[in-house]
Amino acid sequence: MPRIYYRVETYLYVWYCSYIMLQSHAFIHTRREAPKDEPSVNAQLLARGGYIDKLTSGVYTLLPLGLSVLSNIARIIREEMNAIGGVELLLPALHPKELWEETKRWDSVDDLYKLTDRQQREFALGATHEEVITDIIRKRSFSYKDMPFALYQIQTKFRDELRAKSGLLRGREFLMKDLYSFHADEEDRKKYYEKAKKAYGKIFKRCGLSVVVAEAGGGSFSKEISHEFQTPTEAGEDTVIWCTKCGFAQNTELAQARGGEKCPVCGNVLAEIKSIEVGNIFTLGTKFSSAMGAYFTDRSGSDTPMVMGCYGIGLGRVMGAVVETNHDDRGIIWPRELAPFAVHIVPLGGKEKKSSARVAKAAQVLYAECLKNGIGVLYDDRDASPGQKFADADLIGATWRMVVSEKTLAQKGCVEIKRRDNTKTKLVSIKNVGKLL
RNA sequence: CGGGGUAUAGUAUAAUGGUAGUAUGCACGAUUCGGGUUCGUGUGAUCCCGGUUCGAAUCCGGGUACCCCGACCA
Repeated sequence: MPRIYYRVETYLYVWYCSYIMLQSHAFIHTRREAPKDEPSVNAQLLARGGYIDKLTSGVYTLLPLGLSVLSNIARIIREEMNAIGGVELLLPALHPKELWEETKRWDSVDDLYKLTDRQQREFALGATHEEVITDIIRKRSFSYKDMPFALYQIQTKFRDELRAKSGLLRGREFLMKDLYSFHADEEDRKKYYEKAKKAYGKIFKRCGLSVVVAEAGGGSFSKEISHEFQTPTEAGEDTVIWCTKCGFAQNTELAQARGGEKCPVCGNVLAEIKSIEVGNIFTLGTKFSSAMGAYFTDRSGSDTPMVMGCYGIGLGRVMGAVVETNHDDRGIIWPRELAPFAVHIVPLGGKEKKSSARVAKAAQVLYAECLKNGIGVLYDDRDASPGQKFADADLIGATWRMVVSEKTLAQKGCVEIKRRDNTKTKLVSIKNVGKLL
């Protein structure tokens, strides 16, 4: 096997397209056993697959594979947020105390990380960004003609959780997409709210998550109903009642009825399920705009506080929820759009046989074929046994596994392809692989 | 913060108060090549501080970290 050829290829392509990778250079370190301090399925499989590494309780490194999946989630979110007119920006994580005092939240938000600098100035690490975004708005002038608009970011949130747990499901530091919408009146805000709700539905569908849209209380912001996007799974720490017939759902804090009772909408029997809250949307009303002075000039020329909405998705939590609901005993089964690689090429054969040279050559052609078609590929160039390669492929969970071996080549120069979520294998000629995908 | 548990090589685990062992990983040499091949060699550990003892991974005290249940989660 012309190893030097691979190295050159690695550097050439990796610099330009990070999604094309030789496994020996991809910093993928799988492990046979789960760390003993990770009881949750998502953390175990992600750690074993080489996706994450725990630094301390509730704080995780996203290793290259993990970053790849997270970037895919971020890409989907960006596309759907842009589609409803969201404009991306990036707010600071370090917030001055004064800002949080304006809304009286410096003392009332319990999980705010607070710190003091060398000049005794006090700061918070952003647990949420209503104050910061509203500050930006109030410093600028807006006409009713500018309304509505929506800004979002994907940023690290810090929350001093009393108890972090369940791997990526409840961390102290995590990435969140938060979108804030600004409206001239409540009616417009409601219209946008429904748009956002639909966009959220698309996002979770593309992420391979089934969600129940549950009504919830408005929390400290509002008396109005908010909505939580809940992924049903035993691994969840929330409980919702859910009507499988009409779709009505409420979290149990809000719900009058319980599981087994009748749906207040259609009369069907309600289910009570455990779930993970992967996203939520709620109104802010004029709470922040009034408190901080975020106004626009209405038609009559008078200053009017903007009506605001807020829409959040925890990206790490989405990733954890996907693993909780998409795996088997061998590893993660990524939904197509989230997989770090579409194709995992697995050549089989010893390194110094004539046959294995043929295998390597065919695998390279397959690799090139994938590149040509813009397909993200992981190429297992390691000198490892078939069993080890298969085990790692299952653990990593790329969408397609493509095995090249003497056996497959004997069948008219074919490769064996198999989807990670399926046990069936199929022989396909290398030329047709690009077309097939 | 209340309650419970755990802490030994990179990882997972053994060890009556008396030589810290095994597997895996990693390195080297062979071997094998469709489900974590096999063999050999090497590498590498008792969370921290103190106490008891001739002697502590082991017993005691105090820390620290991690996990679980609860409270918290706008």
